Amino acid sequence: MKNKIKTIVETAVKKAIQNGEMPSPTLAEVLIEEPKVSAHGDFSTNIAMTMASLQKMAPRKISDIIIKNIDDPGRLISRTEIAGPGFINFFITPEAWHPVLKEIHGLKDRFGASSLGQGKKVQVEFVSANPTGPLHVGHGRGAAVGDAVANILSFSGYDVQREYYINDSGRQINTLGRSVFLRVKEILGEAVSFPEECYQGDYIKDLARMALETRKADFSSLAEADQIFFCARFAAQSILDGIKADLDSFGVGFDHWYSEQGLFDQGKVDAAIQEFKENGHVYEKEGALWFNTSRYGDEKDRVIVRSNGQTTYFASDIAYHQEKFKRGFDRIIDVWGADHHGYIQRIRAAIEASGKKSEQFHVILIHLVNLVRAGVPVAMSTRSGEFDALSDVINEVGRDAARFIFLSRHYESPLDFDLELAKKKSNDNPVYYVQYVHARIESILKKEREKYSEREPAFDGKGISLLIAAEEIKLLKILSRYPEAIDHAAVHLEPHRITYFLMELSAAFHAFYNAIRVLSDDPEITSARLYLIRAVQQVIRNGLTLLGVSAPLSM
RNA sequence: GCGCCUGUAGCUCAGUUGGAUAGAGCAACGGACUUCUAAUCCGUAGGUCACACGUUCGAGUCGUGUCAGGCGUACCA
Repeated sequence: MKNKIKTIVETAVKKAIQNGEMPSPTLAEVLIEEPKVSAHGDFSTNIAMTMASLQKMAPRKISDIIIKNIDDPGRLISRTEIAGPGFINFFITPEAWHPVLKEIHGLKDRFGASSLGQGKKVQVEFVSANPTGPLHVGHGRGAAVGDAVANILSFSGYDVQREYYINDSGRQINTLGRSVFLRVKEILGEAVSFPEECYQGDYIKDLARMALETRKADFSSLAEADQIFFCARFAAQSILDGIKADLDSFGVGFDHWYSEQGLFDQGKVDAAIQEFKENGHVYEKEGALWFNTSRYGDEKDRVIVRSNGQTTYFASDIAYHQEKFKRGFDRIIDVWGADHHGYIQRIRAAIEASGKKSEQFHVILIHLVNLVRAGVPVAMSTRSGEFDALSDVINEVGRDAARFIFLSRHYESPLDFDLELAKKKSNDNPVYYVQYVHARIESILKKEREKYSEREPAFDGKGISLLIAAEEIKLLKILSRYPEAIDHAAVHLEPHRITYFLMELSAAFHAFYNAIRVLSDDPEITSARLYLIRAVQQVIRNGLTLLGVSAPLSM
């Protein structure tokens, strides 16, 4: 609808210029917006103001000329007015909103899809938690956002791949191995001092028991280094299995799991370093190898090979991001915790030094999640670190509530996750507010099937035109905005826009439900309203699906 | 010190690439179920958009500075 109005205005402007009613032939971009107050119409444009200086005419005069030149063959506009400094307000006829229903019924679960991405290959890398401990709520937020962003981009015409990068190499894995190894020795009755830098959680003791169980026969006969190595491999693998299980129960899947160790095994890290050497991006200082990131806007240069000969995490990340582009992606999206924001500049530097454009790389920073219970912060145990485990939260509040709440804020806003509120089955809890619409509609449809017939409500132009109540028109207006909401969510990579859209649509439906009865003795209006609520149900389901939340048939 | 993020109603937050009178939910107060699910709806009240300048027809939105909070500033990951 918005685009139709835009075309009408553009045509009118061109016509006015042709007629010589406006002196300058230069066109300004036409911006159509939806006024906040309904007294200002369904749409308005500021075109007269933006053209005022160009045309050297008063804005209201320009508005006057444009309105005179408007052609409206589809009879969409019931009236126009000039308001304020020169806005043109458009009031749409009720009938003009009806066709959106046919569109929704025609496209079904593809309603809102677009070709925005033109089939470009995009990779969304998210979660990527180190396999050194279980996922916590912060990872959950990243998982919900990453998954939803991937869904939205895919729905908007991108060719999307979801990837999890496994940090299964380097010091932290050694530390993990040593932590488990020490707990094994404890189990075997040896007195050990457990260092501060080792992983403290109780899950380490569980892993130690399991590790010992698997190698009971010959564990003691191994050399200490081999024992640690075994513990590291065993622990990393079983933690990773746990992470996969958690993600699975959260409904999050990946197309690809990419191993950091694999980068080393295939010589990709060395190759990247070699390439940077040849291209003069690195230099030696104090025995270490430095990458000249400050040339690309970083505050200082960064080490990629330490003086002891070991590569840094940054080195594998350079190789990894080069590899992403080599695999043919046009766009790379990384979802990180906000505490890694200092890392963005140097990765960007690496990408530019590798000959790619920094616009091809985007980082979504997920801000902190504070777990609270009825408003009181949940004390995080420094000892076990397990009180904020994602699996506990999912078990307690359910997957749908957790996902919806994670997506109910902009991800750059800190989130208070209230366990009590998430469990509440009331209007305090937005997820049920939206799901309830879907279930409520299903309940009406069920009633209709039982009471009347098995036939589907058919499209009936005559019946549709009976939908003229304010609550019905309101629903139609919101429904027609859905594709635009998806577009914005895709362009800005912001799933919460869909969450808010669904809340607004749900509010309008509940208001409609309370004001207007769907099933009545009048078959024509009943059919039209069934047609309307099925469309609402479809859009609710579409939106929830993009967010990774289920759409229940009954509640 | 420097960098990034945040600051909007009592609370939690939206605010569509700068638009007209800044919105929603919760909490508060007053109403609505013999009718398709009250997990709902309707109404009332609530604001110096942290602060100050600037850019322009027009600023919650853009720029500069100040204040407050969070995070980051390793040859850690």
